[in-house]
Amino acid sequence: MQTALKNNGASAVRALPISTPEGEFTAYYSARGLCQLEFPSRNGRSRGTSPAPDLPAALRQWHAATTKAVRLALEGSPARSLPPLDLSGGTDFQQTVWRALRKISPGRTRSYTQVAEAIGKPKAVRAVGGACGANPIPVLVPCHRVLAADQHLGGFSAGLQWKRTLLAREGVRTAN
DNA sequence: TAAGTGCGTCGTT
DNA sequence: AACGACGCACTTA
Repeated sequence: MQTALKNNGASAVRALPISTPEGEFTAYYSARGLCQLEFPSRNGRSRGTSPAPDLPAALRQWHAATTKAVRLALEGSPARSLPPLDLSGGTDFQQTVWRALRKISPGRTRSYTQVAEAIGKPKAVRAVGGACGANPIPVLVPCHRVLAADQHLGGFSAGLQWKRTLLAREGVRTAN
């Protein structure tokens, strides 16, 4: 299974690798832009995606931007430019949450409650957690900057170690 | 202080 | 109807 094509409902999705000091991430692109980012697999082995030689110019450009942004993020620096993000896979509520997450700048954190308030649904705290967990583009859509109200880490779908690492690179100290 | 229980709340499955 | 990447009040150790 080394095809770089996936089927995401109606449109084809292409997978491309991103090598970093932390391992190989995988970026998935729809016709609309970056639609998913996966952390390196546990053993760090390559997933079998190969750098396709015949990429459309737009896609190459998107992937270059993603690659740079991911590498910068791992150093704790904000990206200067991002590819278009295709967040259309989420529900309206999730997309609203993800938009709010993008407003949290590097080195800053918010609580789940603060995010809920920011989107005008102060009681939907737990649902915000759910939306964070469903974030298809971690790192670039910085769900790792959302902590529990007591400044503890809360959860992270890719594993708390990643959340700790990402925050540490941004200079954020956490309670656990 | 730290750790555990119960419950309100709401979007998702 | 059941389940969370929550948060708060309230026990217990």
